[in-house]
Amino acid sequence: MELIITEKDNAARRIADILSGGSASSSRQNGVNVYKWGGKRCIGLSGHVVGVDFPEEYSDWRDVEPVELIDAEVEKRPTQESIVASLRSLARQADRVTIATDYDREGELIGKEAYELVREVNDSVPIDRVRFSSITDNEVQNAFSEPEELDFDLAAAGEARQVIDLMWGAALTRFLSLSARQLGQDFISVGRVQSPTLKLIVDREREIQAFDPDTYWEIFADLDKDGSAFESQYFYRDEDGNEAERVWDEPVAEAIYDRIAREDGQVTVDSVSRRTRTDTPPAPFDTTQYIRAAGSLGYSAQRAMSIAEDLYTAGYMTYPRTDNTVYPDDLEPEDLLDSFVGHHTFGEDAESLLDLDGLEPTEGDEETTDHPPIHPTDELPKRADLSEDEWEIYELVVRRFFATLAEDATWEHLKVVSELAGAVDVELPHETEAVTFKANGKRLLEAGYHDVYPYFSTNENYVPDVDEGEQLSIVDNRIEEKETQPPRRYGQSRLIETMQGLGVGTKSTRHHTIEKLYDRGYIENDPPRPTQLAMAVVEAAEEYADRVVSEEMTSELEADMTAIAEGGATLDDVTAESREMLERVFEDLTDSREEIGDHLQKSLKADKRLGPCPECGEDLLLRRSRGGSSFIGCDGYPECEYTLPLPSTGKPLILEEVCEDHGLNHVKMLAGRSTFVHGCPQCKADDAGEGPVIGACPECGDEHDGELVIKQLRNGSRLVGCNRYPDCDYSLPLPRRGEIEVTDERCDEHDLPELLVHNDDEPWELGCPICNYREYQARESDSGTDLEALEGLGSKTAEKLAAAGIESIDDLTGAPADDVAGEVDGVSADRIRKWQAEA
DNA sequence: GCAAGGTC
Repeated sequence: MELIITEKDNAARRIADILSGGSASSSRQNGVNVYKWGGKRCIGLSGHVVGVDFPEEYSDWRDVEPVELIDAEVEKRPTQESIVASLRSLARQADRVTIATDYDREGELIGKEAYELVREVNDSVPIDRVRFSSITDNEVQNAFSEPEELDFDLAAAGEARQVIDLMWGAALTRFLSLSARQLGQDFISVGRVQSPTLKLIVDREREIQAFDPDTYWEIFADLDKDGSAFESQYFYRDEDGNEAERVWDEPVAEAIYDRIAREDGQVTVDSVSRRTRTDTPPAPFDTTQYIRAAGSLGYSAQRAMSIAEDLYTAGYMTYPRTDNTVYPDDLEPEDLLDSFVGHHTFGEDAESLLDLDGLEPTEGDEETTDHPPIHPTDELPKRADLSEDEWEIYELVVRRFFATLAEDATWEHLKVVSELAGAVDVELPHETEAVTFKANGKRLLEAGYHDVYPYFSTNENYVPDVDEGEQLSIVDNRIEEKETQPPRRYGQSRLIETMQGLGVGTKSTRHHTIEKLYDRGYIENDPPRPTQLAMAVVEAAEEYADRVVSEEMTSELEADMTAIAEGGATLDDVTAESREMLERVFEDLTDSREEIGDHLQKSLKADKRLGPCPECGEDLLLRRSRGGSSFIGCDGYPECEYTLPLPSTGKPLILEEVCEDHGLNHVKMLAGRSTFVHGCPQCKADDAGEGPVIGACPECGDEHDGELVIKQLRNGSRLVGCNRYPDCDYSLPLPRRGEIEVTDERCDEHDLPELLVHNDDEPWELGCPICNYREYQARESDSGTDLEALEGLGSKTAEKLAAAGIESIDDLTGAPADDVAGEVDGVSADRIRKWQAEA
């Protein structure tokens, strides 16, 4: 039997299809797809199925000095048990193995990992390697007809990266975390990619903080041409002869303005220049440019990638992780366009492109061998198959593909320069004696690719045709005082573009790195803003381990990897040198442990500080309860027990705005689409407490006149409860989210008002709180869908399970995990095993 | 509980 190993299931399926001429059948073993035809089997890995780590005895952070990790050995261990098990069992029976992982460095390493797993169980089987730059009939057939050898040097280059990243990352992360006593979930991380990325953000923030604005003035005159006005701006030539509009000196600006405003002035048109500019269509999408385009539609980098992955898995577009910006030779644009002809949304545009004489797609600068640029496939989704967001992204990808085949756009630029007529008696910021104005107009002559790709602005700016020497009157004028602005913070997509430019991270990881910085408490908000902790981590690293916050660590590593791949260096040379560097870092670091730890701890506290405690004057801090919910507590605890509640939805973010009454920072609750500003937590707490009486307490109303009120608890949750609490503890639950409105309608049965909940935009009727609670109890008692309580089992997975008839925990645990996985599409046996254990 | 790189 011949065994073919690919990097992912999707590639396995397509390669099996090509090699078998469509006759391959698939079966599931251990929850892993195996494709089978003739005497062949094809299995897809899931990227790396083994990972590097230190031996077990290094795993307790407190028992091991971080510096010891530098010389610790590095082991490889399977991380995807069921795939490794399937691979081993197939490898035992194989008399020939072909490795067909992606054609890039990491693919070579993944291939070598597969090679070693095969060798563990079968020491004689011949193992080949095939390389192809796209999964098409021709390329794949050719590659398999001339198999090559695995490139162990190239794989070793990747292994060097793994060892160095682990050694530096783990040793420094543990050092900083231990120094600040931040163990458990709140550790302080450092790494070759995340730290230089963080430094980009921190450096920008430093520039913003150090920025000292300058004031300047801009002067405008509206000129009349045949009854309609167009705007013209005062300008002059600076010392370098460049056009400048900003006047930096107030008296000068005022003088110029006064001169213009003094009487109903006239200007003489000095020059009219016209030029046409071609505006070429954009290059095909690589991951970064795709993220940027999706970003301008309002998608975060993470969200954009997640939607792209779903569309790829569904077969509607190509692989979303690519650096390639040149379509491969085998892509036939006409054929692909043909599949859009007749489509309700894209048909007309596809036809208009097919009508052009000859289609010459645009190209970017980067041409790689692993995947094509992102483009739609010839399988078109029905609109109803996609969510709104998915459709919007799909349309973007289709239209970008169209744009790369479309024609240039043409703009006409018109520049009119005019001079104030009459004597000039004011001081000008330049030598010449005229007060000059310019107006820049632009008009889209040929829309070209903009017709099929409406995502770029095609705003025109109207400036009329005028003749040189023509006199125009000034119909209005303005002087505007402005300030120079600090540089802008990086948005997520700018950050990813900058990382790509520096060669930091990869197409598959850059968006994860940014997400990681959020998770570690280094950045907040969007565009991301660094926390005090981030500032302190970058400062500490700059002082003691400059290498790890510098993008040069990556470029030097790249050079070393190239040397290993080309045989000029060995893995041992490169890692040994890196070990020595890290040892020198630790020589300085160890003496400063306390100082670094103190600084980190102070910064951590500063990130959580809201203002003074009204009871004892210490700091009020953002805290987390053991259950994971947030509240505000006093730094003086346990002497001072003052607390304030926070809403239970979302993650709190401390805003810069400070409450005038209480001196506390305002708080915003981040919860995706239902994000809202909570405001000053003290004001909120004062306003909250007990709401209006809504009726008599059914428990003690007759006897003690107990009344039901709506209460807000300190932990942010709400309920309907008796005002005689704690003597009477009658209570009814209320939803955690949304504003509650008490309506005038009353329930006949319980004599309580009907409640309305305002959530996002649509209010929903909760009704009488007692009826509501009864219904809830009834639903709970006969509902079998308890699956979503399981860790990591969301509604999408529940749908997949339900499709296979698994609707409750009992169904899920009713059969061995492998059998269950065999019946369910897209859920691995490993995940099912985990849930079974949890249940 | 550490990194970064694959992939889901």
